[in-house]
Amino acid sequence: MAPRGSYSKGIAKRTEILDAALELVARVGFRRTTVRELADAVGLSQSGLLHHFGTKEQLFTEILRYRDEVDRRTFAGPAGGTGSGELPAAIVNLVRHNAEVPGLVQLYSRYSSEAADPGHPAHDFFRQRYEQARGDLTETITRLRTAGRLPADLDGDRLAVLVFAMIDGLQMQWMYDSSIDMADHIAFFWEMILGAGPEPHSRS
Amino acid sequence: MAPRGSYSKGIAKRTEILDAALELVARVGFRRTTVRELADAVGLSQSGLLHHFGTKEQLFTEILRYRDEVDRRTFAGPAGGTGSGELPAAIVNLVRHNAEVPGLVQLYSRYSSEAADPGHPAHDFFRQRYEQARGDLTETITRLRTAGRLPADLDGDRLAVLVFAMIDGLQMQWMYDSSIDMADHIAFFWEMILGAGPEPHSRS
DNA sequence: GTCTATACTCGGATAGAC
DNA sequence: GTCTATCCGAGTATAGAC
Repeated sequence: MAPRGSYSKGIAKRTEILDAALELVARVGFRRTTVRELADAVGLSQSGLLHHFGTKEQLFTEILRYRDEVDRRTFAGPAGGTGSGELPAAIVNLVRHNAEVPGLVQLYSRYSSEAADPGHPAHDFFRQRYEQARGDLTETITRLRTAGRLPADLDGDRLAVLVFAMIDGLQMQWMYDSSIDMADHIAFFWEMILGAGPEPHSRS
Repeated sequence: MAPRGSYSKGIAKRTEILDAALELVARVGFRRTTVRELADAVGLSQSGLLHHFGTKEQLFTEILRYRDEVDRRTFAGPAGGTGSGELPAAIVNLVRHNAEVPGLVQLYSRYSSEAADPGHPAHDFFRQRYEQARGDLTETITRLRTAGRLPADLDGDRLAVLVFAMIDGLQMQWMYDSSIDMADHIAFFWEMILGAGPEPHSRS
């Protein structure tokens, strides 16, 4: 169970690569995100990098998976939500953060639309990701409904679909017009639905 | 003004190509939509096809522009709306139609995320397209508000952004799970906002 | 206008030395 | 584990004949 020897070293290197990849992509965008460029950025040759991940598709899938993991730690934990773990506010915070890392938004957008093809190696990753995200949100909506903060007859499944659709779609428009404030629009949506919205700011 | 001679023939050929392209893409998806495949489908060689459009990017941009044109004729005209030209219902009908042409949805999704890079030849096309669409919808929202069907203090600009975000985002989730009924979710959204929704069915 | 043929570029994969 | 070197395929663009 406890990683040791060359095994733990492999894991460490992998994480180091993924960290560097996140930083690079966030800065330079998807355009320059080829295996070669990524290899250069982490100080490896192309084949040296691919040694750790196999194929380009696997590498990029891991980058996105790792990003989710980091984001989850940051925004779903005690520092991210409103303290009571309210998902709506956590989502607004996450979206606000995304506006700071345009390259990652681009990568996510491009890769998710490419992987929409059922034959794509990352297809299952995204399918499961959406399923999980919707499931989690539906659960939270049920909680809010029970607490009387949402209409009793509201369809939680449908609402969950809409929320994630909005996040993806806002990113698209934002990439074409960065003056669009994504977090602001999400908050606006919650206001329309909830009446009085949750407080989106958890710090400052 | 009246096209004649080789000029009108060129236009006719162009339209013929675009019609065939729409049909092909709708059927086989983006995966097989390379310049060569497209050329085969319309009975031309690759260079014969590119003769009419210049580059691959210009060709695909024209395909999407032509698609918009066809859709506008179909869904913004007297047969598409509710008769009173209500945009919300027209949108629901358009989205319902999109579910019938998965290949075109895939093409649109992939191409719009690729062109999000400011250096992409189709970047301006999509930027203007979003701007125009939002402008049109904002106008309609103002009309609805004046007619008392929307709250007087509703922010039309923000709502317009959200509606198109939802359309794009729903397509994404639908590509990963075709059991998601896009039109149904759009109608659900209007219901939450409008209270009683407009009738989405204009025929049948 | 359209064809055939070819050249060129890019990017991912692989072999084998160290 | 990492490198260098090579290969290979996909896909676009172009040259030149008809």
